Amino acid sequence: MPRPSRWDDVVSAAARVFSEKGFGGASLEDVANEVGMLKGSLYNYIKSKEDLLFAIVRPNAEELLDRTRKLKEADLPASEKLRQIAEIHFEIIDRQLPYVTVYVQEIAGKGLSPEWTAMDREYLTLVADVIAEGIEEGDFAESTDARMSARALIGALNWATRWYQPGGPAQARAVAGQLAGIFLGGLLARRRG
Amino acid sequence: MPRPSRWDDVVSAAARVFSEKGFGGASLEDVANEVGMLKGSLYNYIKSKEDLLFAIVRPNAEELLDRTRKLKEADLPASEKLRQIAEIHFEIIDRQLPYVTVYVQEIAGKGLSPEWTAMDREYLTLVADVIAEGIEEGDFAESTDARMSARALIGALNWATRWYQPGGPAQARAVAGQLAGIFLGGLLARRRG
Amino acid sequence: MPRPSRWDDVVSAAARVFSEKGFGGASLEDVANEVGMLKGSLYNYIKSKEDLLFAIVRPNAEELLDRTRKLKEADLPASEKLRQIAEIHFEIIDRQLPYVTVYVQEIAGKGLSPEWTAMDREYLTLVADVIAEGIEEGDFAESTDARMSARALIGALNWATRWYQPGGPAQARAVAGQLAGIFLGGLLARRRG
Amino acid sequence: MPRPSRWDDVVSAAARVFSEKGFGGASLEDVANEVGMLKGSLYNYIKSKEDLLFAIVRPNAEELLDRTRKLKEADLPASEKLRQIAEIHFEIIDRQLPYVTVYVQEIAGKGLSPEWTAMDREYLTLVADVIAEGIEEGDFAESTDARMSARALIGALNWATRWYQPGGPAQARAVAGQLAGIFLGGLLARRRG
DNA sequence: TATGAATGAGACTTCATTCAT
DNA sequence: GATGAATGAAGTCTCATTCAT
Repeated sequence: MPRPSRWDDVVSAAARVFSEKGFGGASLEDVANEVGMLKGSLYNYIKSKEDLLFAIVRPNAEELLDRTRKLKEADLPASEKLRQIAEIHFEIIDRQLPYVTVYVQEIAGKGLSPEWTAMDREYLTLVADVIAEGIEEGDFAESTDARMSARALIGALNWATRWYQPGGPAQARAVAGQLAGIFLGGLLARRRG
Repeated sequence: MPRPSRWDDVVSAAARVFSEKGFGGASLEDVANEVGMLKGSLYNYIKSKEDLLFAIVRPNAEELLDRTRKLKEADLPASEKLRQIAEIHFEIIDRQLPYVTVYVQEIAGKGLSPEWTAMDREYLTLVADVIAEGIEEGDFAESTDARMSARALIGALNWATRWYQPGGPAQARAVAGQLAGIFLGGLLARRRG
Repeated sequence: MPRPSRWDDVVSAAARVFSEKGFGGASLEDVANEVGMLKGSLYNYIKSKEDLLFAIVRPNAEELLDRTRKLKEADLPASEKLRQIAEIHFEIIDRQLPYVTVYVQEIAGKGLSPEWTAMDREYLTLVADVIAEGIEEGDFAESTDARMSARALIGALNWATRWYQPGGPAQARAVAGQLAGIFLGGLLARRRG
Repeated sequence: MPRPSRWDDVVSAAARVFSEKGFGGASLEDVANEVGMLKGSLYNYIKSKEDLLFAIVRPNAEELLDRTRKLKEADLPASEKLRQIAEIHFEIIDRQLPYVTVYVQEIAGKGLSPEWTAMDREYLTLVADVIAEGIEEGDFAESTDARMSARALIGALNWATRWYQPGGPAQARAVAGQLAGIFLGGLLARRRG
């Protein structure tokens, strides 16, 4: 799919603009200004505003899904997989905050279209499966509700788009580690554990 | 302040409409239709569309803050307080889902105005303080980052607006209990703990 | 024509409001606020917004016309009549500035309705007749164009609504005297005249 | 600054419409109809309705000011300058009646913004200065109040927007001459003067 | 590819007016 | 007489989209 030369400019400008003003609050003129062209010219690149929204979000959503799919198949203990789920999620947030913000704000969990519903569901299932593995393997407590735990984790990760400020891979990994730690170990002190 | 008679109708209709279509995506005509009046008539009740947004959200936000403030002062162990934080949050989500959805989607963590920034910050601080108490009292692990843990918990709770389906107080309490359990005990099995 | 008790309040409030914001720029709610009642209540006094405009303006326009009619019939030299025309005009401006402002701004010379066109024309004719008298009597220069001179004088007087600040009868008389002096004697110095 | 192609159409249509119906009484739809486009399309040319008002009026106001400024500096007797002030004013009225009507009706002497207040004041001062010159040079009577005379003259000239019907430069000059004559010589016959 | 202009629908908001109480 | 509420039309302005150049 050979894209016109300034395709990337358009998409990244739109990501910035949509993440700042929201999809509904931003106009295509805002986007065009950010790229440095007139709004009419945008239609050389897109077919509609919604198109642009999906174009922003799809590559990152697919990357997240791909990497998580592979991780699930990896030969690692569930707790390590969970840690890496957080790391992948945060690595993308750190590197692509505007894109992810748009995804979280406008699409995730909203059932906009079958395609996105399916993506949401797959990601939820992947995370829940990892947790279920952990339970089966005896690493995670038997009483754990895998699906709800997955939702809690995903919520905590997505919510980071409202407070996290990108600081590079190392920082992203650190924060992800802390969050994973909370979900794995809980807040309670382990007395003589 | 005595409100005109259909004030409550207006607010609840707006909450439903905004939570379904989003604040930006919903028109005042949508709201008016839901109440059963003409869009011009809405202006007997509100001064602007934004006004209506805040009117929807403020009472619930204040209830959450009030109850959490009181809880913080209560004479209970931190772990019990944390559990009740989740219960309060979920009780309001269960009872007022459209309102909370609007709040989470349109306001929380967005820094729209000093007033809302302050509310967000106070809630975060309240939750973080409870966690800090738990650390001081030795109930929670020393290594815990109170502020980040609070953010994780709040994110997990707010994210529920995208998946939770109200089912009455008992269900709300059950779900809250499970989430609190995850944050307190973690996913890991406690061997001989 | 027995008027309801607060008729005068309504009219004077409207005069103030219309003269500040203009007829088009002012809303009946503005007027109602100024009186201290609700806008619906105004309709106990008026039949329409335009009604109110005319009610504001008519008594003063009639007073001006009446007094000028009588003056024209008086047994005085034309130059003295001209002086008194200015005095009457300014006395009303001084005493009723908001009303006159509304008249000048919204009605005078605009041909809104036959009634007002007739009033405008009568006033113009009265002033022009006085000037014509002066020409006939040899007091005013033969070359004078009575109608145009009348228009110049009326313009200068009406324009005062944009700069004059009421200061009581004495001041009004003084200013009127100066303006009349300009129209009578002109600016040129009378060398050995 | 290269203007879009139909900029002049828009401005002249707006001038016509505003001068007929008043700024407040005219809608942008009226203007758009007059140009032959849809009301939304106007916003390719203007940023707001007020913008359009100022765009109509500014060039003419500036022309009047510029020419009057230069005139003041000219090496002519004050009486001749005064005559030319009237001629300039009337030449613009004759050529641009709708524009000037809008200015007189909506802006002059109303203190809408510092910019217009300053323009009004400068014009008043220019005229008053010319009169003051005449007094100093002994051409005008010592008793003359320069500022008030200027106001009278400006009022008489502006008022012409309510009665003058354009008839070309020659007629404009003739009318201006008569008005100037009134202000210079006064109405009184000069007996053996 | 980019531009400038136009379109047309629809948004928020105002407001004169009416009316039951 | 006054009130609170509703009406419905109209107004200003925005914006996704189209299209000739």
